Amino acid sequence: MADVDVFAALASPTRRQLLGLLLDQGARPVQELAEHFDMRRPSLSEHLRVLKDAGLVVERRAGRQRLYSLRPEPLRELSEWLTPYERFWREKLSNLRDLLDAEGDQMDGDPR
Amino acid sequence: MADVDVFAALASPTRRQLLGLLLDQGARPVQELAEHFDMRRPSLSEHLRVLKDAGLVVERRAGRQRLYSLRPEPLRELSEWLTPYERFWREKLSNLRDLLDAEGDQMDGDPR
DNA sequence: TTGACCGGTAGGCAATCGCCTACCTATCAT
DNA sequence: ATGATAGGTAGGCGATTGCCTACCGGTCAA
Repeated sequence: MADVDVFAALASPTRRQLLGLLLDQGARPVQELAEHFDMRRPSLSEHLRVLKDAGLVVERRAGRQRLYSLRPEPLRELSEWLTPYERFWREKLSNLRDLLDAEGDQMDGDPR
Repeated sequence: MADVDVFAALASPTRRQLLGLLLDQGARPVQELAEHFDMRRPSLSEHLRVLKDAGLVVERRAGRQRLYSLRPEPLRELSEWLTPYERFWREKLSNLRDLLDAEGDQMDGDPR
C-alpha cells in the first residue's frame, strides 16, 4: 500500500474514466474494464493499483476474476478541499476579489 | 498557453498550497509566495506557469512585480466531475452498492 | 492432470516532472 | 547611467510515469 494521494490518483484521465465506469456499472472484472481502453491489460492493472492505493477502489476475488468496485469515500477529501473555493464562483465574487486585489490589500489583516 | 488539465495542475501539493495562499491572502507577488516554500524561486515560477496554463491563476504586472491572483472558475469542472460521486458518500450508499455488486448486477436503473 | 484463462509482477524504455544553477530582461532608485 | 531588485527562461539531471513484452501463479474445465 503505497498510500497514494487522491489528487495524484485523479490526475490521470485513464484513472478517472475507470472510476466513471465503476460508478456507472458497479463492480467489474479487469478484462471487461480493459475493453474500454486502447491499452494493454497490464497497464490497466497498474492504474487499478494506483486507485487501490489511494483507497478509491476495492478488489474482491471471485474465482479467477478480481472484481473492482468504487470506494468513493476518499473523494470526500477532494470535496472538502474544494469547499472554500466554491463560493467564489457560485456567488460570482471573482470580480469583487479582483477589485480588492487591485488596491493591494491584505485580506484579514496579518501583514507581516 | 499549454492548456493544462485542471486535475493535473492540482496533483502537486505545492500548487495546491499556492492556491490556498492566494485564496487566503489575495493577489501576491512571486517573492512573497516563495517565502512559504523550501524551494528556489524559479521552481515556484514553473509551478505558477502550470497554474496559469490551467487557468487557475492570472498574472497582473505592477512595476517590476507580477501579482498572481486566484481564478477559481476552472475548479467548477472539478466540482461537476465530483457531483455524481457525491451522493454515494453523502447518503452512505456504499454499503448498498456493495450488496448490489455482490450479485453481479448492472446498474442502469436508478436505485434510490 | 492438463490446458486455457484471469490477472498481477518484472523489467525495459522513452517521456515528463521537479528540482537546481546560470543567465537574461525589465523596472526602479540613486 | 549604474546598480539593485523582480521574476521569467534555458538547460542539466535524477526520479517518476506510463506504456510495453515477457513471465508467473492461481483457478476452472475437460
